[in-house]
Amino acid sequence: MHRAHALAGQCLGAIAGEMGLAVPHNLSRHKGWVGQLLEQALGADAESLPEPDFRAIGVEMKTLPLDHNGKPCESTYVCAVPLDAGLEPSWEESWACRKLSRVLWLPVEAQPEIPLPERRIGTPLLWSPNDGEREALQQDWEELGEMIRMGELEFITARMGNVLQIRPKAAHSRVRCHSIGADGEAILTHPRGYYLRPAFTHAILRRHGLVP
Amino acid sequence: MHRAHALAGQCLGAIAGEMGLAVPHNLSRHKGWVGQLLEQALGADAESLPEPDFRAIGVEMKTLPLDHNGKPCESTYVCAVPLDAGLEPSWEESWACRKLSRVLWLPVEAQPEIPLPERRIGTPLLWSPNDGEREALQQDWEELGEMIRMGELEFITARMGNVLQIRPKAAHSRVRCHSIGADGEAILTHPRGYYLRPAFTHAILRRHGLVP
DNA sequence: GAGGATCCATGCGTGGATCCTG
DNA sequence: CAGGATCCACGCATGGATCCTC
Repeated sequence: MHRAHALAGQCLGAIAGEMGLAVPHNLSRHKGWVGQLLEQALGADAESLPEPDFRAIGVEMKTLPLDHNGKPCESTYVCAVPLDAGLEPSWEESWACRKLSRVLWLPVEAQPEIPLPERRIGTPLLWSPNDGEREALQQDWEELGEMIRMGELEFITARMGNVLQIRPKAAHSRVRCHSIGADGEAILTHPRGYYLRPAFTHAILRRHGLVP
Repeated sequence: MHRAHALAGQCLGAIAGEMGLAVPHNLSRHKGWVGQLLEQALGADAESLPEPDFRAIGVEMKTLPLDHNGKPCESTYVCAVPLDAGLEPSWEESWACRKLSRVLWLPVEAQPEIPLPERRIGTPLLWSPNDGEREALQQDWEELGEMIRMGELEFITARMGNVLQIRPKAAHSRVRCHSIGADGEAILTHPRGYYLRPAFTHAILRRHGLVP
């Protein structure tokens, strides 16, 4: 948290410069660049491993791109939706729950009109879900999981879920993975991920007084 | 086979040249180059996939580096040794057996004193194991598999097996993978592969009159 | 001579996310 | 606006094998 607070107010160009890294011209071909820069700046030790970013303290770091009103302008990827194995037994044991149990949010300016190097980091927030947030997440997770168990995966759209949604997550739409159909047969489908809706992350920031 | 016979007598430099590929100075940093060149030259369609090289006809292609006497100077990699899952039920259903059921052998000159571009391809051989070969393979496979089932994986050395042996197969010796120990507990061990001894592949070539 | 160690290519999955139309 | 599509990095596994010391 000390290191995270030290980043607050700094702009991406300055941070990258101190680390000897070049800033890409835009994010369209480097969508994960900001997240990877800040993970490295904070000394995350599990980059690209299926582990919390900061292993010893069980903390996930996530950037939160904010628009001019301080509202997250994108959803937040949580984890892949497990489609093959028998489904996860409970919310508490789910991959999504574990990912979201302790998150270090790093707000980052994301107005398109601000050049990437000049975008600033906001006040960091080490967050765990409160009771209401946990209930909302769990309810969405259970409803979506029930559909998957019923073999209704193909009918799930991003419109479902109040705070947690399921959307495609792949290099492109031709990618397929194995899953289980309604009759228990093997089927090919699109890889999907769980995402937090912007309204949900916005509410988190508001609850902690970090944005209007 | 028509295409394979057309390669016989040609040297690697000519084949690479026709394909517009550069010949590396030596193989030490390009150990698989000859195999990949010839797969491409023959139109294999499953490069780097866990499938037979020629999917439609179920054929594996393998180069066989020969010394000045026409004896294979290296062992032949077959497949990875499955260490995690429950072991394979039978030789007939094993990965190794399926890999070896139809192999297109391409002998290649491998004397170090011949520059890589000048090394020639020999007569191709489309081979399936005869009864004796099958029995020898199966016996080794069953003995090695029994040791793995007994949790004696760490005691297996490359000295075991008359025709089929188990040796390390990894980027380097620090690589570890998950396996099952003697008491059924999860352990970390080195990834290993099945290999055919040179004496075995030598006998195949001799049986078909391709080498002295 | 051969057992143990190593090297490159490529597909796939996870982890980091944002892009881009209707 | 946001659902569906897409982009890069990297670890790991498989597939192609040969290297390099005892």
